[in-house]
Amino acid sequence: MLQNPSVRVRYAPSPTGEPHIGNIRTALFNWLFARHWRGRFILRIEDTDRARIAFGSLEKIIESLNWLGLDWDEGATKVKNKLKSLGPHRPYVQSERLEIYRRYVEELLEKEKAYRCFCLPERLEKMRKEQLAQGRAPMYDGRCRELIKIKKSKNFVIRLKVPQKGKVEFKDLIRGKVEFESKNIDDQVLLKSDGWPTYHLASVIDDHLMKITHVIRGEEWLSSAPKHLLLYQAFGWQPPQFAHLPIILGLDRSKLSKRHGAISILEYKEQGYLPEALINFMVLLGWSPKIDRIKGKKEKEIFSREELIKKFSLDDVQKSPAVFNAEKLNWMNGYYIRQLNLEELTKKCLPYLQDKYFPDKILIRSSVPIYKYVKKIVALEQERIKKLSEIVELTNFFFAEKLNYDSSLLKWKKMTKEEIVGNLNLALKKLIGLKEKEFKRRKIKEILMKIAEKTGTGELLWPFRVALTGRETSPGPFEIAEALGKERVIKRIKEAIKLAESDLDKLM
RNA sequence: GGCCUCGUCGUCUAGUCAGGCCUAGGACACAAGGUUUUCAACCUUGUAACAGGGGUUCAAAUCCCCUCGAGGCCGCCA
Repeated sequence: MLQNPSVRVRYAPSPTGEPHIGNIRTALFNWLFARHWRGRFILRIEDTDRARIAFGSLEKIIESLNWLGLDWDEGATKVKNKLKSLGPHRPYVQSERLEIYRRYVEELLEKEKAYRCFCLPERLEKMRKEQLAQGRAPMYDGRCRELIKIKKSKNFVIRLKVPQKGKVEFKDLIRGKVEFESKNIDDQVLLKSDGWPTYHLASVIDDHLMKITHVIRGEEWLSSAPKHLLLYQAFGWQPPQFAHLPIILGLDRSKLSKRHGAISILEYKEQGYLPEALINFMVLLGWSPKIDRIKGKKEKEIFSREELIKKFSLDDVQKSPAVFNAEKLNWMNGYYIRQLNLEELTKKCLPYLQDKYFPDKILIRSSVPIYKYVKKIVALEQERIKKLSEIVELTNFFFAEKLNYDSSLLKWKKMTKEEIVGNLNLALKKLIGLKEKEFKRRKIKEILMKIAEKTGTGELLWPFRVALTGRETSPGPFEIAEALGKERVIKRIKEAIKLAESDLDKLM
């Protein structure tokens, strides 16, 4: 594999909520890029907007990354108690680096690349409205640009002095050459009146100090990129390479966001999506591997983590935005579930089952007898579930003491009540004669199929299966019978017979 | 409204940079058939797209121009 240890990338979320597909996909691409080149992946928390910080979201970010296995390689050396639990490398946190940003903004002031602006928010707001009304892009008018006397007021912001002529152009790794005219670039606020830096200032300084080589981020940042380039110029720094990822759209075709129904990554976790499936699905949103395609031949879309690392390249990233549609994710998750070995799947399903069916009992472990029962049940549903959480609903008949279903369900096609009762009785008589040890799917099948030669297959198996499950759809009856065990099977058949007999009208 | 970006099946995409191998390939979804007591899984088949219009060329999904459409940004948010 190619190596380039100098590659350094970062994921820089702000702790304003729980990460969703839109955010975390950026982390994934950065991570894959770093791992592909054997470079470094850095996590940096951008918490410079104190008003928008959401309690607990830092932990949610960490939990999401951990769950997906997107590990980062370095972090701040100073460890504060409250963050000790966050893993081997505590992320960099911007709120701890304020002194750094202030120092650099002084430098900008001295170099006259930035200036203090004393304009009041009210004036700016009014100006924006007027500009908009005139059909112009709202921009700062530069009133404080050349102030000679500095006002005494402490209430000011520091703005970037954007050159009035010329243009800013750069080569985006995904989009190619992109250019902006300086006159269209606003004098961006760098330091807010509360003394905190804006994203633009803090991220440029941090990217420089952290020696970030590739800034891989969402397309929503594309129009800010020239401001960042200008900042690098002002400082006299070498800018990193930029790669602006296509944005992910919701079903309404607007940027995926919490407001537009984006689901938190941790929500996917709870619903029982497997991290590998989610990663596989996400990576295909905006990227597809370069492979030798053979016409008409089916193409593989399932990739292991290692394959992704090996194949990932920014060259193969799509330019156009992708609509997020969960259908394929569901299929993929089902596929990954089917590939799991039974032991793994059982362990993953256990918490869901435990929660619903054994809330009071002690934890079910592989040493407990009931674990064997659960394992048998899980085996029967493996190819049917798309998410782990579905295991609960699908298996309730295994845990129910008494089934509750309508007698008409026992009827296969045009069977009469007598036939149903008769056929179930035939099955009952034969099965009752089986020893506990013989109560295996093969033996049960052998016996029932023999009966079915006379009764008809559907006429026997349908009522039999309904008797055991109370459901219209389920796994095969022989496996179910084995899993339930003789005692329960006999009891349920008897109950079904009773139900059919007691029924006066429905079965006529 | 201004600036920027993007436009291939319903959705994710291959093909576009280096025009012909494209009667445009694959995946999901959908439909039909097979298997089957039901559901699922699996197998086979099918429906379905180069936004539109002009160029350039022997030849255009691919290059150029225009139109249309979609998205992003336009905060002392990130």
